[in-house]
Amino acid sequence: MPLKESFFQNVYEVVEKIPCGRVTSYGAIAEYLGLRGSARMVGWAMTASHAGKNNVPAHRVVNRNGLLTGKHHFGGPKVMQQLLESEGIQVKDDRVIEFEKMFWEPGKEMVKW
DNA sequence: TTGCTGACCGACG
DNA sequence: CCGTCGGCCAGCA
Repeated sequence: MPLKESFFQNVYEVVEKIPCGRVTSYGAIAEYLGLRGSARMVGWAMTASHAGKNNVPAHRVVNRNGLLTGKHHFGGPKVMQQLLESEGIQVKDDRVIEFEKMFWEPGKEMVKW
């Protein structure tokens, strides 16, 4: 198994593993990937992911404040919120309600091989 | 190679 | 509270 893919591929896999009804932050993913201070790369990877065909639930990824910063990149400012609400995540004022409780750390609930 | 950009984050004033 | 700056790394002209 290739451990070193393009860093987007790595991001995609992590994001796809986000459980339903959970959210995570760019910084958390970045840190998990070892990019710690470079959360920008994660967001950039998200942009690339939405551009092409993908099953990456980028709507489950928000910024550190739980704000839906990338909502405009879903083709509409309301798309992201609807997607989140569709999964049971309440969103108010572009922010995830009880974000702390919905927060999911990459690898935390993953099974150790 | 250089320079610019980016869905971020943290620090500073 | 708000604006600004630096850092971080990858892609592209």
